[in-house]
Amino acid sequence: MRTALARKGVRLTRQRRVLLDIMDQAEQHLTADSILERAQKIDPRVHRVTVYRTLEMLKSHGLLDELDLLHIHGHRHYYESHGPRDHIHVACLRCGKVREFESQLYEELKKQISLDCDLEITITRTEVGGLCADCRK
Amino acid sequence: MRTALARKGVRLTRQRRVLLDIMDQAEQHLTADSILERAQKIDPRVHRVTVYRTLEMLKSHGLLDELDLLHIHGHRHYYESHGPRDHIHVACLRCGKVREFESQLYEELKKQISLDCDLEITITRTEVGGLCADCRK
DNA sequence: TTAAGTGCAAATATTTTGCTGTCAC
DNA sequence: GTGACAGCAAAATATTTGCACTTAA
Repeated sequence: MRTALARKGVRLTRQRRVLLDIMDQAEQHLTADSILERAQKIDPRVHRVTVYRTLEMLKSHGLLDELDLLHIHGHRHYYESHGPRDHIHVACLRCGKVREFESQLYEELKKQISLDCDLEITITRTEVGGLCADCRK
Repeated sequence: MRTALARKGVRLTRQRRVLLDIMDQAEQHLTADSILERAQKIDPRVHRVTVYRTLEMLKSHGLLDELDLLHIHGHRHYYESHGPRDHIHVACLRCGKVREFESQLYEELKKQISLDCDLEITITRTEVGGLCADCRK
């Protein structure tokens, strides 16, 4: 993400370095709160407000996706860095497990939307909820 | 929605009657706040808490969908009654216009997810954002 | 040097909860 | 009659803003 930001002329501060590393290395979806927590373990001087402002900045540059995972766990938001390919979030509403899913069909659907609605697509978000095999037993 | 609720043994109160009518007749996506506003025009005794509790109840019965429309306008949520068919919300990030889109491809995608992830799907939500033709000019 | 970025405190927005009284069935 | 529901006040949660100070480029 660093190089992408540098190209856009965004200043790389100490705080942003910490936050970018966290987002790049995240192995799961993080909330603003858990991002702050991780950041403060690395550098206690990172402020909560800076987390919000940085997330907002990354979102506006399309480097970060914001999810709410169908509000399984209340109304908080989750963040993940925007990888090269879009994926769908598939969640079990009972156990809360979330899985990522990619599909050629999804790519085609987006193409269809873009053509039919005459829209130049910049963000997409698909979240699917239901009962997983284990929870149906 | 009334008959659907009666079948489930949910009590029909004065307040719920008002709220159900509003949701049934809504020609657009409403926020909790605008639902309250409309309700109080009909019956000023409807309380904000009741709006939240009723929305929650309708959601849990699958009669209502909750959207956030990609947070175009901050972090509020939008509600719409769940029609017979799923649709995708397509929004322009500049002018804020939201359009609904149905597609056979979407139905196939859901089928694929259900099979591949072994998930019994109960909710789906797809939101697509970009620049519409007018805003690209 | 200087404009962009940060920290702090406080405000704002949104939703939830405990408790008591009320009403649909 | 009674258990589900509503109203109220207050708490909890989540996010944003104004302003003065700091720092990357």
